[in-house]
Amino acid sequence: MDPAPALTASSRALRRRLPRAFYARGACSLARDLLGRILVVGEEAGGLLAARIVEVEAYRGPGDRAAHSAGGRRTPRNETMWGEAGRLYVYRIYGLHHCANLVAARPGRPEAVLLRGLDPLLGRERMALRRGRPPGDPALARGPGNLARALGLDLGDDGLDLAGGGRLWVADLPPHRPEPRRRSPRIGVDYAGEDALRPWRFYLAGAAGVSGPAALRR
DNA sequence: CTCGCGATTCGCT
DNA sequence: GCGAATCGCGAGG
Repeated sequence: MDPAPALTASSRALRRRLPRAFYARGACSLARDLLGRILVVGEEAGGLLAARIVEVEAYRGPGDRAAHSAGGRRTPRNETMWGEAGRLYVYRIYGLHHCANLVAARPGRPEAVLLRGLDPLLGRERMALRRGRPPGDPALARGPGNLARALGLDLGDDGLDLAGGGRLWVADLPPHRPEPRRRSPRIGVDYAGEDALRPWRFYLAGAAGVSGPAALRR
């Protein structure tokens, strides 16, 4: 099954980006709606990378203890979360990986959606090169750290505007999700107490780019 | 200024 | 399943 028929034939469609209004809502709503949509990166040489979003997590404002904005925290690192919707929030984790989020909500609501898994559609070779893996690896963009590396995202991309002229955006195309949509608690947030149990992870069941233990990928 | 730790990944046991 | 890698953030003194 071809997950995105005719996409390779028409980069025109891929170049149309979703407007800021698409991002300006609660993180959970945005997260669900992002599933099955196409994330696009404009490469230096003018080519495009494209991948289908198959796993995301919602992080909600001050009341969510798992979020960087928990308790209303506003610091240099998470400043982008407090800015306008439709921007990219990138931070470094464990000193060696990066995580990429799409800023949601507004105004004054520091919410974001963490990108956790993609199925590569275009530019698989480029992603494989960045990852130091074979192009056939189904896990090229599986997991937030791997995803950021595959797309070449780092701290220099923090604040990038998806709805404006940034080099990354979500294509203005209908979502393609033949797989069932599922939800589960978020991964890696055990420190968040009761908020760790909130089912704010969303994924397409069985898609190749979904991360986590096998039980949480189906 | 010090110090604990993280929205992770990979390799080894 | 466990631990190392690796460093800036952010809370507290």
